[in-house]
Amino acid sequence: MTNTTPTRRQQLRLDTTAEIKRVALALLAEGGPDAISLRAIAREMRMTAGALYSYYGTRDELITALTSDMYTSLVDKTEAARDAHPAEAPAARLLAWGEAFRSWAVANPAGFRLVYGDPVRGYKVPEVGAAPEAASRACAGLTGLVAAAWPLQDQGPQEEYTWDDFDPGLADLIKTKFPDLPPGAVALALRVWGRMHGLVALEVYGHLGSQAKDPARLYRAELRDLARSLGLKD
Amino acid sequence: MTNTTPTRRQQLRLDTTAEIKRVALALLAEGGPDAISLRAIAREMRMTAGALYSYYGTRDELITALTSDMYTSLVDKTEAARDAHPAEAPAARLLAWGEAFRSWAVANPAGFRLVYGDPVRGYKVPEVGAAPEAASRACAGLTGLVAAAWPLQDQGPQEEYTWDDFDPGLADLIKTKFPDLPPGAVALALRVWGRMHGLVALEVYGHLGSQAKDPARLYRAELRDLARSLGLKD
DNA sequence: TCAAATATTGAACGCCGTGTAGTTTTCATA
DNA sequence: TATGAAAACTACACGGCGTTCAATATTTGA
Repeated sequence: MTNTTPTRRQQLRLDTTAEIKRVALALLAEGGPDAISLRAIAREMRMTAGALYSYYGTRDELITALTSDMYTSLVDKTEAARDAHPAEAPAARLLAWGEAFRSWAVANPAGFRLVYGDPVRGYKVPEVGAAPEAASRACAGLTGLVAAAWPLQDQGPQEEYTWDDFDPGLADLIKTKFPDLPPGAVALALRVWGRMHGLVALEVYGHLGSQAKDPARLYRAELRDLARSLGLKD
Repeated sequence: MTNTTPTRRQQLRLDTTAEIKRVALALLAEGGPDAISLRAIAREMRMTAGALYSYYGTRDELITALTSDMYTSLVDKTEAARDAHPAEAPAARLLAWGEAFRSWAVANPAGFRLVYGDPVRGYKVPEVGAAPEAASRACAGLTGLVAAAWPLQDQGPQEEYTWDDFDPGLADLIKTKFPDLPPGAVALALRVWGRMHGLVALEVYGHLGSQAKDPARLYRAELRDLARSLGLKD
């Protein structure tokens, strides 16, 4: 209830909570998702596995927290890369976003799996929380990129979309952020998302690297083609 | 060594081996990837877990076998769908391939995860095996689709690719199957693969369904756009 | 029929997540 | 400063997991 500085006890608790995540991330990076076990974390911290239960109600809860962190870190990276280019260069912003997406994924394959894979059995994306927030940011960011290209859009015969075709929360977010954008732009943004996701997912899961020597080059070509097909000239 | 009909004992062994896979697939379909446990399979078959070790050297070996089966089943489906259309309708063949890909994935999400994602906790993808064969078939199939569009290709300034840019096995396969195709077509095929993969992966892992009400429609639009961008008219 | 080959068991080992009961530590207040 | 409650932590138990291995049961061929 109080907004004062945390007591020593609260501070220690926060520190320990953070350390658990830090250790879990280290285990994740070094041994893959399966290396995250409460017992391993406890061992590393010279605690008992049971003691962790006063910080996270369950292992899945911890992994959810990790996933949120990862997602936020990813979105931070992509948005920063995008915003390094001015609004007058929408193509560069799109390419930067995509390249940052892939770079992050390649640098943090385990994190990518946490976010876009299926880390926890029976884990349902919670209604509220940091992960959905990051997902919304990602979606909105992509829609922004598409919005910059929307006036130039000529994707053949336009399909007709309604706001009802999308999640209400997402629809509201887009409507407030981009009042002039029709719902079809959201559909296009989701497709763009898929297009950026595809090659990266294949690569992270080892299906691309065994076929092509330079996945980065393929991805760059795909991004350029995407920008071109959106009507953005570089 | 002998090519005669198997002895009764050999037959039983084959039957049991097949039954193990069948039970594992049932568990997979019904309880998700984590439901595949040797103990559960053994329980279902009224055996001991240890007894399974005379059929599969390890749990991962069994999962590898399952993955191969799944991959083969997927490729069978896509090729059949594609071949339902004549060579004179390359656009239809491409669309059919893609739609079959998504249909299979949506119908067998667990199988899709086995093949393209995080299969089972603790499972490490082996370096070589039967799965690569299915992967080659898939790649070759896609390259065939791209080959049909290659003469029409005008993807802006052509990038220069060498056969060295790809896995030697894949390169050889393509060179014998499509002697006139330049290596750049393989790069395009891989990109097409990624494009078809992206939305499906997002959907199977639940990231798309929470945002859009009708992922199938999005995917169809993406496929049409893909065909269009390849120069294929429907 | 009998011995060799094969199939299966059952118990063990060391992991794991998860509870619970009891013990130690910390800290605000009397 | 002493005290009692809250918080942190340990110890242990339970069941599940993959895996190994000696012992046993079953089938097979001679």
